[in-house]
Amino acid sequence: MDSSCIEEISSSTSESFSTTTAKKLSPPPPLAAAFHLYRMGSGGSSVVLDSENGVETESRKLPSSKYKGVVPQPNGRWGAQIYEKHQRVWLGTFNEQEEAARSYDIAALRFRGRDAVVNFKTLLDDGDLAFLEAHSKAEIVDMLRKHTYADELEQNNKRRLFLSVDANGKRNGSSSTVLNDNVLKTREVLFEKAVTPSDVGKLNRLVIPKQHAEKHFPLPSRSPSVTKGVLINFEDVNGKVWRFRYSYWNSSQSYVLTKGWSRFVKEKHLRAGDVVTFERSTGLDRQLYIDWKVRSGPRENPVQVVVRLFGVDIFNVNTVKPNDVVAVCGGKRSRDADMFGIRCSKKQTIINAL
DNA sequence: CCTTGTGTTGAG
DNA sequence: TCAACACAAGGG
Repeated sequence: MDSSCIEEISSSTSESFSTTTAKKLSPPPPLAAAFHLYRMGSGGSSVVLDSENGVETESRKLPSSKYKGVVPQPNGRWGAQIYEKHQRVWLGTFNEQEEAARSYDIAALRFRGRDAVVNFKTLLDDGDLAFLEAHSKAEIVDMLRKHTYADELEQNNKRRLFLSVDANGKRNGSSSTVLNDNVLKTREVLFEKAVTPSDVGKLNRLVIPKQHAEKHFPLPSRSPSVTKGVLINFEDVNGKVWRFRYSYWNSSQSYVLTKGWSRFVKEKHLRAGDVVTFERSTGLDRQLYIDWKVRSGPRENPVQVVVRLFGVDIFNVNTVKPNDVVAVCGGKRSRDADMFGIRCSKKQTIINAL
């Protein structure tokens, strides 16, 4: 239903883009000037040449932008536009090319998805995507035209931090769904890793298996992101947000979570063998989550174990084999002392048993 | 009056 | 789909 919204903005007249009328209305092009028309594009009374300072050159040629979706304006400013269904959607005018380019990028992401070709390959912040997905194309376009996108996004993120607490207060034993207000938000497990001794040791870093790293946390290749890494936010069971630096270590050819990781290890009292789970909301927001589970194995008191697949109970087992990957919600070891007494049921959930 | 952004075209 | 170009509609 949001796809139709855009029409309201680009052209009030509904489905009428009759090609016939288009032909009829075409005004007589100024073919008077038989000068050279180079460049791509059309029309163009480009009177070739251009004396550096354009002192008195008749050339009205407007400087083109190197950015996609950005077009020059007569007054020196820049316009941003994107095409959709044979129609142009105007994204507004801006003082700087980069500003217009950025606006185009945002629109492109909203219109064409995360894989859209954009001007600036900045890593899509999870909050960014969530925001885009949560608004209609028309709303995004409106914000861009009014230059209020940044503010709206910021306010949205603040709001989300508070709501997340309630969301978790509603959590039940399932690790795949969480009820937030009236919206059922589902989350998918991206991957899990049984932490190694070094992951919880003095190296202060967690190695993310390359396979998973490249699939779920693609790092903008080539850009400075490779060297400096990026900051990624993860929300834990208590609604607490953990921000880790994520980067690639050439020396070891591995992807790692560095800054911030040691604090997580310490606060959660992670021990080698414990399993860390990375999840992501599949709903409108693309919020990332991190959770941990006590290492599976002997010595745990016998507890009811429910094997689940996509949130559906598959079968129950009473024992957990050594190499099973187990997700424990409300394990023995105490979770944060600052948590609000939130405790999952006594049962444990196996996510990827077998 | 000046700026916005639509009409429209030719190239890719 | 896209940008170039012209210019009418808009807003002050």
